[in-house]
Amino acid sequence: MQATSTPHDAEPGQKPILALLGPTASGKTAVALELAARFPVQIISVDSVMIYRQMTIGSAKPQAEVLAQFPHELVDICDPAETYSVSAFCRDALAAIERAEAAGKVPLLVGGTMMYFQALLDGISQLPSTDPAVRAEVQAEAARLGWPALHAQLQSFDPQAAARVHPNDPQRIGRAIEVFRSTGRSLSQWQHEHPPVSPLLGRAVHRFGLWPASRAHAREAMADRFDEMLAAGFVDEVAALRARGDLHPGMPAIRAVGYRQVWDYLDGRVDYDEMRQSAITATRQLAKRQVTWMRGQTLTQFYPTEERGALMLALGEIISNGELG
RNA sequence: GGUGGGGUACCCAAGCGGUCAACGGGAUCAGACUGUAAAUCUGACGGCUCAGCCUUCGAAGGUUCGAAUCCUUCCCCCACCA
Repeated sequence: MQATSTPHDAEPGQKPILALLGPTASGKTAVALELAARFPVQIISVDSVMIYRQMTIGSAKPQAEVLAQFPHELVDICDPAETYSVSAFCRDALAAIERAEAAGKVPLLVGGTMMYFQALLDGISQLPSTDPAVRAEVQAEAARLGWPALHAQLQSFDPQAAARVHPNDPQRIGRAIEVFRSTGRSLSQWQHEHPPVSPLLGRAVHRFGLWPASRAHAREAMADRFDEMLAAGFVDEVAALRARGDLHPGMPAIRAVGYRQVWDYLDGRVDYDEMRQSAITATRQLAKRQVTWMRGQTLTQFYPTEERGALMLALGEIISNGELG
């Protein structure tokens, strides 16, 4: 289980790309920063919330001074009112990798947004992007008829997708219908015609993961970190977002863990302690989903969160070897 | 001390003679995941030698073919009166 082992998809003799995934509050950032301090690596964030400006404390983004010293790609690239997407991520990540290599650095992808990781490393079908107008139309229709009715509709023109998507899953029913309405072809048809192809095909990608061996410790770390966020002025951060007036709880940015709960608190829907409790719980549930996703990652070498030192050695060795070759 | 309200599964909370192992929500556990993904959704959730059986609705008795649901006493909690 030493650092020199090579994942199946990592071709020897190529410049390495490093990937480090892990659930929230597992210490990914600390590892990345330490590596950046010692090696010529370029940190590329794989995080659907750190992309947003003005969302710093709650997203556990490194301090501005730290970012200045160790620049992160794909952090602060969107306004909270914007909607990002997996495909945008793949595009941006690819560009970031190229920039890093052009600058003679080893790309280090770090984050916990597993779907982004999967799309970048394992590929994703080429699909039409979302048309906001069509989305609004479908949403309105759902409000009128109910999602089960739209699921029935989906059944009529894309039975395959309907079979995969639960009648209670508004997000997926909506997307499948949007695709059909805006292109005239069903989601299943698109997927069939454009099988997933990794944007990084052929490149050596060394995948590592941080695995929370002790659930109790993980829980404690998550609770402590949220309290630190509160102490650092998280409520004020959310209050500032709220004061803009153009953001609302339905937007992806505001639905992020912590932000959503504090928003409710500022709305007076829950008291301070309830807010704190529900945010910590939501963090735990997020971590649970991330871990579930990681269980399926066969090409990844996992290290317990307590063994960051060993992980660091493994990563460092790959970087060194890569520099030689 | 008196009057009224209440004690239901890990928590909150319905039920108020049978169709109740007990509505619903939360937590928890497991899972899904193709352009919103820190999102969205699903399943399990008293116990077991599991198409059935066993033990539960503050405690103990009682009424009844049958009670979480009715009666009695007792123990706690809350409100008001004293």
